[in-house]
Amino acid sequence: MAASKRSPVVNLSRMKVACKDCSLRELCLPLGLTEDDMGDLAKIIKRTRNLKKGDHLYRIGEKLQSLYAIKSGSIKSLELAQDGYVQITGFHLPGELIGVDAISDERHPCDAIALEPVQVCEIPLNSLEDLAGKIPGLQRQLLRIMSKEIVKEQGQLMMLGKMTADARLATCLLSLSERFESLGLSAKHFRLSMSRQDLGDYLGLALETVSRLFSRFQDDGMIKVEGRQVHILDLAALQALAGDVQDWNKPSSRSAS
Amino acid sequence: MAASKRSPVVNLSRMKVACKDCSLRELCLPLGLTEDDMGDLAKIIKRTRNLKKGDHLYRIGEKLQSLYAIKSGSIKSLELAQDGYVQITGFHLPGELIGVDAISDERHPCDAIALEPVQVCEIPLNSLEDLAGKIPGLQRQLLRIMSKEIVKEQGQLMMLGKMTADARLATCLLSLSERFESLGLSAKHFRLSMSRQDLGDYLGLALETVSRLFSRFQDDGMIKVEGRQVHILDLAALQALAGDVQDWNKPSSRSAS
DNA sequence: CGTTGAGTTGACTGATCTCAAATACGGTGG
DNA sequence: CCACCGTATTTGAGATCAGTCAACTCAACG
Repeated sequence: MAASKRSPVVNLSRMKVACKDCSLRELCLPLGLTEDDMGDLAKIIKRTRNLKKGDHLYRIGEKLQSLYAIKSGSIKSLELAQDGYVQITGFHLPGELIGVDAISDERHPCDAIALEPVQVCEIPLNSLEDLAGKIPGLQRQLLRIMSKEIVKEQGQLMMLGKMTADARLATCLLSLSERFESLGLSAKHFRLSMSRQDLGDYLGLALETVSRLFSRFQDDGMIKVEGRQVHILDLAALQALAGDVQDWNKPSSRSAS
Repeated sequence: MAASKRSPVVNLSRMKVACKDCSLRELCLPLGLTEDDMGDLAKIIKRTRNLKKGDHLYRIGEKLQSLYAIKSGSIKSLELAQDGYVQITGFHLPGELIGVDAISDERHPCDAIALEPVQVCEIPLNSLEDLAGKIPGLQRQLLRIMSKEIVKEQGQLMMLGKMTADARLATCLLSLSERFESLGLSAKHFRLSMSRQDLGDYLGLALETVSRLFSRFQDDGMIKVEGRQVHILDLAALQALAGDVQDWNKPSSRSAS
């Protein structure tokens, strides 16, 4: 159902194969690549793969063949504890590269499941590594992407280790808002592709707690909730709840000791 | 006091500069490198840097200059929330590479502080990247290391998101035990370099909770605690508590779907 | 129009935190 | 080598945030 009213970003992506024509090019492996480099990159990329909601992109334990760049839709990565508990380690949106965590032992350490209809570009790892050996910019970009993934997870650790339930949800909503915005979608109004259960499994909370928080946030006038549709009404309040941290990514400089 | 009775691994490390002679070589950037490669690698590595307990290896926000390979001692990485809360994102032992999380935006996203006297090799990132462009094995190794870091943090997410307090501590103790063992130290008897507070900040628990758990584990006969000295008495019980997960790293194979 | 899964809401429970106090330890100066 | 001080650790008691169990609503679907 969602497929029919996707944003332009998503519609575009269906027909393009070459990276240099892809509207997401700057997001997958951006910067430092020349037109020629992009051409080489495009050559190693296999055809688009389509997933329905609930389909696995890969399963835990499977041998790593390729990394995937998400062209449209969203994906959750999750780990299963032996006792059946689920921990979602990330939600992945268009323009993001998924599967890098499998490089270390050449097996996927988690499941990746489509939250809605998804299109991905398949990038054989061997070819990518070969190419990275020839194109310094690509090599650096790969390292950057993985480093960023590490930083993102560190933030997640802070969230799970120290933040209250409401701060967690506020942080999560703000993060999604920013990411939607950088995809050219509305930062104030969006549709969540994940269930309350998924959010709970991501935030380390019970689904009932997530549901209650949505209700409370709405009662407090911070957001408007209609099922999975979310309107952000009071950004500042959300940021305050999330514990708006100054961030080192911003252009402003600083050094220490 | 600890410095005087360090293991051979640690004593060795003081006098070596060249990687191929370093007893930790297999741990820092192992595998797939020829003798010549090792020589090239050694050339770019700067002199050892020594830290006292409590010293910063780097601070949050500082510009990334180098990665560091730990030769001896241990280091904690931590993030600070605006409200003063601390989340320790990792404990780093000899043979580990630290600082890779700073590659993405060329600034360190966290503080790194010595938990005891520490020796590190400084590896200028630019030189390392250049070298990785020439040595495919090194490039792959870098990607592997970063990927492993991501996987490690995913496990940490599971811990913080879903595990009970006792499972968290058990998991942490087992992890340290394994890592000590792979350094050639005893897996059953070791000294923690971090305080109860540090453990709490790592595990997402109050220090009092950590302390109580140590007492309880001891009462249950699983471990013997003398301050920071820990003896593991009942490995199986600890593993059971930690929710001993079958792991995909082991040689045994499997595929799915 | 019944069945099913997602989401909401309420009542109660409990694991973990917070506050507080006692004790042990590590390091320092005499 | 010993006394002393500040910090780390242990332990207790009460408070609380979030989890669990359960009932109910709603929308989608056949």
